Amino acid sequence: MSPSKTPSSTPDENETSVEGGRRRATINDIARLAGVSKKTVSRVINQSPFVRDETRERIEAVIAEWGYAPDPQARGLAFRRSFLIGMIYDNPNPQYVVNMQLGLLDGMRGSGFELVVHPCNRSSPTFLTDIRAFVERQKLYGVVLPPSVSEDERVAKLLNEIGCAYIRIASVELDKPEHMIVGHDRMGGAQAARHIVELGHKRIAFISGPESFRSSHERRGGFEDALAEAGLALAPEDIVQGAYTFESGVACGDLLLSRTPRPTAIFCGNDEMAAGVLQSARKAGLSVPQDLTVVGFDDFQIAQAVWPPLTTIHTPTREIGRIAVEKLIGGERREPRDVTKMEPNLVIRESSGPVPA
Amino acid sequence: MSPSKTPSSTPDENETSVEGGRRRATINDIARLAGVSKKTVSRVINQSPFVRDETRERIEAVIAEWGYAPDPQARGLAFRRSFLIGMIYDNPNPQYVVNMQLGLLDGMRGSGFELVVHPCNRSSPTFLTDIRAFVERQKLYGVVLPPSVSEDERVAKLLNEIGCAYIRIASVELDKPEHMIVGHDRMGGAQAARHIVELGHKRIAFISGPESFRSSHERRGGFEDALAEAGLALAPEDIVQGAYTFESGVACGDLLLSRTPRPTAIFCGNDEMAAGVLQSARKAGLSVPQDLTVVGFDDFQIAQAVWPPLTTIHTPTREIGRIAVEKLIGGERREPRDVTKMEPNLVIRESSGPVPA
DNA sequence: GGCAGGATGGAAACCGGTGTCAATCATCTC
DNA sequence: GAGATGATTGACACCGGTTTCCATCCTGCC
Repeated sequence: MSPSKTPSSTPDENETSVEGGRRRATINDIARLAGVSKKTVSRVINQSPFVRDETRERIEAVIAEWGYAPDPQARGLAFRRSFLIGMIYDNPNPQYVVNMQLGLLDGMRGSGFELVVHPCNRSSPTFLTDIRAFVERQKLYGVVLPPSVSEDERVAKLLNEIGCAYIRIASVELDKPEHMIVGHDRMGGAQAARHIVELGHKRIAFISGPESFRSSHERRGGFEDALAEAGLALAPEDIVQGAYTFESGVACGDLLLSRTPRPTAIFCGNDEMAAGVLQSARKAGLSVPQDLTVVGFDDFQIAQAVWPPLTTIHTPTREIGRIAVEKLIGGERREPRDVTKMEPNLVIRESSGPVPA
Repeated sequence: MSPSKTPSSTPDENETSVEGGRRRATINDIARLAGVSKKTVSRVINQSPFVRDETRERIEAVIAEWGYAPDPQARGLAFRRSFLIGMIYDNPNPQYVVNMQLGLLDGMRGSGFELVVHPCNRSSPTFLTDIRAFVERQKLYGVVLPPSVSEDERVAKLLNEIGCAYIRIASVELDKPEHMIVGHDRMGGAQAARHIVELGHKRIAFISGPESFRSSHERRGGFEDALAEAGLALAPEDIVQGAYTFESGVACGDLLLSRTPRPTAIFCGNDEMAAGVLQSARKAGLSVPQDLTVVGFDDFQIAQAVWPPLTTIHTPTREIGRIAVEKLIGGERREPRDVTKMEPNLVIRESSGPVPA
């Protein structure tokens, strides 16, 4: 059940290194060397104001000389809290996951925190139990929730109960500002709509992401609103539901392109599905963008790896991650502010063009 | 520098939960409830044989009833080692990174260990210092090194010095068996070659990954060896160097397809570059596989998201990750064995076909 | 029945930090 | 110059486990 054995592979003994012999310094060592009590060293480490400058400098010198860094486990034990940030997610897109991780790491660089990843399955019967065990056992300092876990009120409630700080990254405001970062998918949808309208398209279709993702609704909502501003509207049959996957994009594309008359522009809930539509169009003998305009969402790697490269909505995922962690660990050094909003923006590539003659 | 503030956002106080009041049980609670000393409870947790069955059962019952789990920090402090596994990597491919993470998590599910991710940059001046600080501060239980960090002897040496267990995942045997998992890229290269030869191709080209990746050399080596068995050889100009990226695939494709006579088959060091070649072929007005056969390597998501879907070499990344962690934490319950080898295998899709008439 | 020796259980120290609270020190006030 | 006041500092317990060392309890054996 729990870790119980000593590690199997012990390192070479034959290769004694110069450094190897020097034991890691402890707070007691530093205290002795600086001629103070360990409590005072602790004060310096924790930036307590109640230390005379002269004393502080002396201790800091010793710390620097010995390259001392406090043991996070011991510190955590005393603090009743670890210095680990959890990322709990179920987003299936590798590009999103990696970008988010990089963003989180950006935000905690040099802070002494570490990132522990925890993929999960929202439909598992042990979903909440697993999260609870994870957070409580590791005494996580805080948790970042990207979509769609972020949209699960059970998770937010659980974390509130446990008393674990968290940040939800979502399309809309779901919680108190200090717990949220809003990605503003709605605005992205609107940007896509305006681009397509400007190109002169009238017969426009939309491939939605799964119902279970809030972003699906927001992207669609923003798209429809902006269309309405231009005096256009999506008929119900112009909206088909995909699953944010490549395959679903192909299927939805097949469906839409078999219609008569067929749409001249398709806005897809994400790039994966847009790539699927490109493939569907190819099968149908259509050229993009001459016969069909395709617009994606996310601007992940795949957007540039397909042909033609996708016009899409860029979402600053990594940046969002960075800011999320900063909110989590930065604490009171930032003044309270509104919900943090990160705006997407349109990237025009080659998959969109004027309406065919 | 180091975490020093209390968390900024405190959870709601107004929503008192039923569960919230019940303090987490400690080893002392369990000992008291079971009527034994905490040392005996500790023995049960650590599976010591020196506990009478009756006593053990009683203690286990109390543990189960209270859902007790020992505090990893306290335990780690006493063990002088944490229960964290580090993944130190510099592989730029999100699909690889995510698959590897999932594999590692598969292998540690239910073990009480957690995964801490640590991307790095091999050419950074603080590369080794960073790793050392990470491993030593967190007192990592073990580290998994995927390519190309796995191929860096400085890292292996450092970890040996520190005395941290590690597993290297690489194309070839670089270390003692217990420290290695070999991906056998050479075999994959050979499989690609045999497939291409069977289709009747003679004018064959190869796009290599970057020099700095061992897998580049192995994939190429296996490919050339199997070609040689069929009496074929790659001329130096048929080998061009890419960078494992989509863009480099486009560039290398442009170069190769502008030749006269041009190759009828191109084997690419990975799927990304193969996708790039597909795009290059499209620009050149060539149909795949009618005019050109393209074979990739890895079988990541992109292989199925492009058109036509790529014939490629599937590498069991997730499985490799699982086994790596099991070696790391499974320890002495596994008998010493040879270097673990994970074999790739050919997946035939639609990007390969018989040589054009 | 007495004794050697293995099986069990417990007290106390320790891992490396932090919280509490009292003691010490330097000024300041009158 | 004495007491007051607030800034500094340190002694000691504690976080939740493990290890060391020793006491006790059974056994089997003679």
